[in-house]
Amino acid sequence: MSDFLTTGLSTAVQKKIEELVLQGKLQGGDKLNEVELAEMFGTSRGPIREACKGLVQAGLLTAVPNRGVFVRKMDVREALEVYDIRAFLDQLIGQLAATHGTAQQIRELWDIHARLDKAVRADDFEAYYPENLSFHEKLLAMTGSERLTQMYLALVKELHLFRRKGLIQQGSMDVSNAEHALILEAISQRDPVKTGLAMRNHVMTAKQRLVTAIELQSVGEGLQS
Amino acid sequence: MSDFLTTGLSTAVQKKIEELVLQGKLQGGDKLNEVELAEMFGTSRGPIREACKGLVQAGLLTAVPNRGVFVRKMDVREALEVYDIRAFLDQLIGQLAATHGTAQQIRELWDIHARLDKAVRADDFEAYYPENLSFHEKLLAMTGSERLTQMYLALVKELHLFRRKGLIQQGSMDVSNAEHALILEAISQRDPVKTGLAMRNHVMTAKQRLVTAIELQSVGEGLQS
DNA sequence: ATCTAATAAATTGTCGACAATCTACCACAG
DNA sequence: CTGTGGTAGATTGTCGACAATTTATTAGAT
Repeated sequence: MSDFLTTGLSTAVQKKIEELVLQGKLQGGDKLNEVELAEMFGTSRGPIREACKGLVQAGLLTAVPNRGVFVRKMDVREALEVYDIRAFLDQLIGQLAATHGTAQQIRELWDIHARLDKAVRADDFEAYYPENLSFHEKLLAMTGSERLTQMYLALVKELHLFRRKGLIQQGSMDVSNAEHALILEAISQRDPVKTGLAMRNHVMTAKQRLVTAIELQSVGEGLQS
Repeated sequence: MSDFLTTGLSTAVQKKIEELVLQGKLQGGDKLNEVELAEMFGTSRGPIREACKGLVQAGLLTAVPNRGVFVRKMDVREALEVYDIRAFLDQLIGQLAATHGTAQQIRELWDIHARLDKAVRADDFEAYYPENLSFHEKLLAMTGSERLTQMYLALVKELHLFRRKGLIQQGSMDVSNAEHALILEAISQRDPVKTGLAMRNHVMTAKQRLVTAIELQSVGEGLQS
């Protein structure tokens, strides 16, 4: 609740609730109780309702008239749809990054890639994960497009709603970082088209990994029942 | 205010305010007065504030703490950024439409295209405009992707904020509909890649027309001053 | 006359209370 | 025992009022 001065109370509350959702403390389908949240944050229900309205618009919550707001439930189908969208936005990100990125920024990407490679060799996912985020955030910064950045981050948040993260995260740090290398190579050559395609491919393979992981899990469940 | 029963008062108000913005009755930079709007819609300020919060999240308004909400101002740079994003989303739309569209839907696209062609030959923009919207909405429906549809429509709305619509609309119905023909050809062949590229190209040429129109206008203004 | 400071008006931010609606529980008939 | 109806409790929806902040106005000094 620190940035309450700069952005207003309802926005601060909105971020807090968003955190709860992204951390999974509020799971898909859970109902949000206004008075409960109001007491939790020490405010009245007004700002809580405004915050929820914002999160509904952002796609993290869903509202049912006269019944309240719920954490959005994302099924496999929707998750795959989001992956497709992300893939094409990433293609654009790649094109713009290769066009507008500075030499300094490209160097920093190589640095991150080196750290990622180190994590891969150590098979250290805990180290890999944050660096991977840095990699993609850096690319976003290189686009210079405010709107694209906002939209992309919103999609990433949305994917957190798909709670079988084990499926998403598990696997193939080595493959993933090999794809990073291809992206970096293309961007270093200042080839927007090649960079874009490498980025899109990067997401599509991640999507494909998810699909196969889900199929495997389904088979497993099928055997159990 | 008819769907107040189904979606709640604040949502109905949100749509009303959105209309005001999209119709240009509220122009970029205009300040929204809460009590004024409350009286206009016959409600208290609570629902108004919630509606505004939603529209801020949607990108149509901007909020300044303790000073109120304003209609978002979109400059040329931002408009071009949105065009880029739209182009890549359209590519995805094309791929999905070519993959999942039914034969019936494709026939309906050809029907719309025929009416567009008629409007072109009559040089009748008033007839062209709504049919053009239908064409793209039909393609959206063919994707079967809820999220993509929502995201795309949000971008289209956002572009309405760029108030020099004359620049956007004017021009080249014939070129535009020739591109539609290419899209339809590809989609009839059930070629997702080709369809996607045709769609992306369709948006990028529109963007290019906007760029040249702006340059022309700038030159004109330069001579006047 | 212009700039600054103080004050008044207007506007936003927040809250508590009441009305409308939904949910859970219990009594009762079949 | 099961299903139905009704009542009590809980929750959302809306409102009007007050506090905090900004904006406009006015008075005064240079």
